[in-house]
Amino acid sequence: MKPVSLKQIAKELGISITTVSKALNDYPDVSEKTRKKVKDLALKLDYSPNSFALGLRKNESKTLGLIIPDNVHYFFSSVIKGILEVAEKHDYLVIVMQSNEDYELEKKQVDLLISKGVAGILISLSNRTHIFDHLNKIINNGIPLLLFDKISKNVNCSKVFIDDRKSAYEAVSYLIKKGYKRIAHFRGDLNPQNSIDRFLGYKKALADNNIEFDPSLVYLCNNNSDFEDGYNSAKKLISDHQGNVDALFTVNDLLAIGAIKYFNQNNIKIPEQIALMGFSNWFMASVITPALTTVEQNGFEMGKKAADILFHEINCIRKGISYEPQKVVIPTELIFRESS
Amino acid sequence: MKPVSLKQIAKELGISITTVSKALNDYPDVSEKTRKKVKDLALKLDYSPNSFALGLRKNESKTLGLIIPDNVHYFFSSVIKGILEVAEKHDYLVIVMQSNEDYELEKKQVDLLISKGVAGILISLSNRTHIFDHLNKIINNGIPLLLFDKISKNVNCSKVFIDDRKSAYEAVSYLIKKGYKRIAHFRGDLNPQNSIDRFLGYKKALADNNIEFDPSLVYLCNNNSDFEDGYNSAKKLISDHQGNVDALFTVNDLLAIGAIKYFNQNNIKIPEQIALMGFSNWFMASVITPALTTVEQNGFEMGKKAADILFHEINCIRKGISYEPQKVVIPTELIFRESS
DNA sequence: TTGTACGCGTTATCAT
DNA sequence: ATGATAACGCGTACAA
Repeated sequence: MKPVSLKQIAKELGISITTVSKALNDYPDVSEKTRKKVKDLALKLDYSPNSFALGLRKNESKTLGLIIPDNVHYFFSSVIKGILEVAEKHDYLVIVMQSNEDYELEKKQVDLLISKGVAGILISLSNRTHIFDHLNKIINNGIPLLLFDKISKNVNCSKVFIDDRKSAYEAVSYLIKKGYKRIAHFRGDLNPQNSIDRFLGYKKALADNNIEFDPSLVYLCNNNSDFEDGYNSAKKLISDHQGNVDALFTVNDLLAIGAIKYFNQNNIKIPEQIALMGFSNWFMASVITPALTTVEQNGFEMGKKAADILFHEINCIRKGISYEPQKVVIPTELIFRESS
Repeated sequence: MKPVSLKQIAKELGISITTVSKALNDYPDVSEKTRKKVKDLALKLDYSPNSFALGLRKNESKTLGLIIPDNVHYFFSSVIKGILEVAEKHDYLVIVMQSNEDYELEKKQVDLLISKGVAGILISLSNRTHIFDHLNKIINNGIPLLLFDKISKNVNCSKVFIDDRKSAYEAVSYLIKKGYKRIAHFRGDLNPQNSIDRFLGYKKALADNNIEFDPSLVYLCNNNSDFEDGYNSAKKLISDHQGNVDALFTVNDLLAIGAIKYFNQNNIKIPEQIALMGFSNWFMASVITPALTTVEQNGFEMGKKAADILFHEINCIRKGISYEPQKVVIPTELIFRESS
């Protein structure tokens, strides 16, 4: 019922707790005979060290904290998977929390993680986080912090992210190279840097190819229901620019899929009448008809890289070495499919 | 840098550690004046109790363990969200692990969780788990265990799941009521109970409606790549039963979506030539064209209910009350869309 | 009202 | 080769 402790093993074997501890931790100054006795009994009793005592003694928890805005999300799920995989290899556990895009909650969760004594913290910021005291608190507590995907320039810590601007630029440039000239854009919320940067990449691609930027081709989608936003904006787009638009670049795949639904229903041929380019390469993008051309944003790799860096920093701290915050850009890639 | 302890507060105030502890924990036997002094300083220093010490002292961790086969999965993601939401309310943290359908890994993870001293454990079993010693070990350690979705009858603990057989029965009965008679089935792996039960529900619906069961209409899809399995099986289905099949019930939505892709590409009209019924109501089901009629399997509710029950049991243990394992069936619901 | 002493399980230091 | 002791931070029975 109650977990076995060193004490019980010592008692049963008639030796001291110290010796048991040494035997189990392979200290050289304990006889082979004793070591074997101890290890055998420990195995038999299924002993495992009490992690509270260990934590108290060594002040290390073998635990990471992870905060994301939303877990029910293909991209973030992939990131988590990458992080869990690396943590697993290091025999670390991961505490996962969802901020639900709520700044106050995020703050509270950070406090909880700090008080839990986690060895490191990974965060993808909520869209509503504009104050960073809670993040600096992490750093001031000597806990390595890593921001990924939704990052902030105002915090001095390691970051893993994609180059949204460049990726969007490449995506739109591809459309242009294919001959499309009237390219609409469904952009995301005005706040998050991602959505801003993708918009800027779109604009720059137009400019660099001498295509005049037409603000009426840009639609703001921020009702937090991407699929329907995509559907409705597609409808508006067609009624606004009937015949005078030949391509559409959306800030994420879901908007594109909503648009596809509308186009399919209204017999607007993809890509003949309008070409589509998404962003993120959600699983859905590959199974929809027509399959969606999009930008691969490798969440799994991002998760692995993020965890790798964090472990590097954790190790530095353990060894008392100082480290420099790193900024790593995860490469993206155009995925060519049927929609353009 | 280093977290503040009671000791420092005591020193700074020139009083004993005990008094500080009592003041912070609102013991009655400490003067108002002292209490205020202590609380003010604690707030100023941003004191928070060392959770290792607390865990060691009280042997409780305010932490749950959660093991799922795969996080990148709409259904499981939803379950996690439900669990996290309830845990949040109780001020509990959740350690999330992925077994990747690997029995050995699942076992190791259970050991880790036990040694971490988690207050309770939630598991959706891997498909390859047929030995249950590790689960009984949890119970023997006095830790509440709850199985959800992928459960086993051979473990004596609380369980939250859906009635796969009944749900499949209702789904197929609906198809029959609509007039379909030659109903094919894409079934899942032979092992997991879910896939067996859904198959049995399918058979029973046929039997109860005097439709002869035709084994040649059942296709085994177990290549772990549901979308392609669905696509390929649909192809086979058509070549095997051209014109002699009018509906298809798949063990999950992804198979159905693969089939839709094939039917769409080959101009086979849904539902005119073949009607489709999926299972799970993944997000994708609602956005695909045609939208997929399916069985809603409410993961979010399942997660919430699972966590509720677990917390009930954790409370019982804390109070020393005994409790009976519960079995809760989460209701499913037919979602009518365009595919049938 | 305040403080002393002990124990939770572990490991590091120092004696034996 | 082995063991006694202290310390990590906290809560609590008990003494003052």
